Amino acid sequence: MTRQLKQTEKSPQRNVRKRRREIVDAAARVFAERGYHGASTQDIADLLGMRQASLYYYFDSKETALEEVCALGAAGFVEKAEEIVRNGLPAQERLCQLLAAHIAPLDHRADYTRTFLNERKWLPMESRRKVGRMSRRLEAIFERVIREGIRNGEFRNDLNPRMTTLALLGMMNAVSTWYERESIPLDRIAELFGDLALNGASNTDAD
Amino acid sequence: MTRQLKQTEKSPQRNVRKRRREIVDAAARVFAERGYHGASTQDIADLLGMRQASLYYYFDSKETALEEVCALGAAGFVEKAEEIVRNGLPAQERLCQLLAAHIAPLDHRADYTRTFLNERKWLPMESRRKVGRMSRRLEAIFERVIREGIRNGEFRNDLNPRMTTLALLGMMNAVSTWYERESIPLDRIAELFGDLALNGASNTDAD
DNA sequence: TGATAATTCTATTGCACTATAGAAAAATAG
DNA sequence: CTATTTTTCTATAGTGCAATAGAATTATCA
Repeated sequence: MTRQLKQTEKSPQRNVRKRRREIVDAAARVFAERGYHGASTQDIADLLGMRQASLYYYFDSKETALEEVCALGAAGFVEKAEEIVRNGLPAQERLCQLLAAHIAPLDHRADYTRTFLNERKWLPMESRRKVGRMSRRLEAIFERVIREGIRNGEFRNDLNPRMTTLALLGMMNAVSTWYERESIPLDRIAELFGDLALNGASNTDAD
Repeated sequence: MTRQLKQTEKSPQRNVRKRRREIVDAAARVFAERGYHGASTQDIADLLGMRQASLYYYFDSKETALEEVCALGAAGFVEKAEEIVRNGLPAQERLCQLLAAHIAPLDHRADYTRTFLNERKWLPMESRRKVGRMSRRLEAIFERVIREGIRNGEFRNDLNPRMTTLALLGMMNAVSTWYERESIPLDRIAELFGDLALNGASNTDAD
């Protein structure tokens, strides 16, 4: 009650973090499957074989859990994109890498990604804004690559960078909705979609 | 109780339908804004200035209202697409028309469209299947146009029709998430996205 | 081992929500 | 105007849910 520092500080802290993470994992899965409002804290507890009330030892509220899932779902997204945008490759190549990076998390963190994409709109004001800023940063990265590509002649100069960005992000975000049904690996999707984005569907050979 | 047909059949029936439609409109708006699980029947009633319990004179359940919103949100979608696919124009032109038709409902029925796209997954089994069949028909139409375009040389023969379909539908479906923020008319979006889909971002002029 | 702290449990509160029952009010018809 | 039907209302049952309180259990460590 007074000061129980020293030994009791490190070891339990680590276990708490580990358990917290297990709970967030379960929450991500439940939120991704049933939606935030459709999921109950009981669902999360069931998945872990623990009691509903026990969750509150680790989380203040269901909303807090959503915040954590979304934060983890968003983590690395922008960082990875900023890394790609600085790699000095041609704009075409960088754009393809951005597309690939955008769906890569679906491989090992699909629940987080889906929750982030579909449920972040239910976040409370403050964290929703934070997430919104991240989205805008990502969009800005896409737009920047597109503008650079236009400037150096790699891309058509009649492209609308904003609309192109929204088109490509929409295309990639949708992957989370069907890629578990369609048996096709993510890198193949990235390849096909990158090709489509760069070259379009039209045949330029003949005619 | 026995048979009160004749006069009492037509006039009230019509008013019931009208009121039902007003309620479905309100439901569509509320579902689109807060999601099916996040919306309450009270929210719907508030929008109409009526009591929550009065809704049940017109609907058996909240779920029934969702079914109706989704049905109306889906209506005309496939029909319009089938009409386009039969119009004998070049595949490129037909594809662009399909893209334009896909976002057209956002103009006058955004609430229905958004509910259909985002909330249909909460429909009960049966109606979810019905909606699923419609989606598959629409995808088949896209794929068919793409295959025809490949066959007659309008499209590249290394296109994957399935993946191209999913890419384009994803791109168009995403429009509903941002088009109210971005001040750009739908026909302009259709134009830009059609161009991107056909020709890609790359510059084929120089180099 | 015995004390202390960490974790999970049982039990419950209080609220929001869907849906039903039946009365009241409004509209319509004879 | 009265009777009948249609529509909306009040009141409430019943359920599920998030969250809290505090006891019981388990782990940690001297």
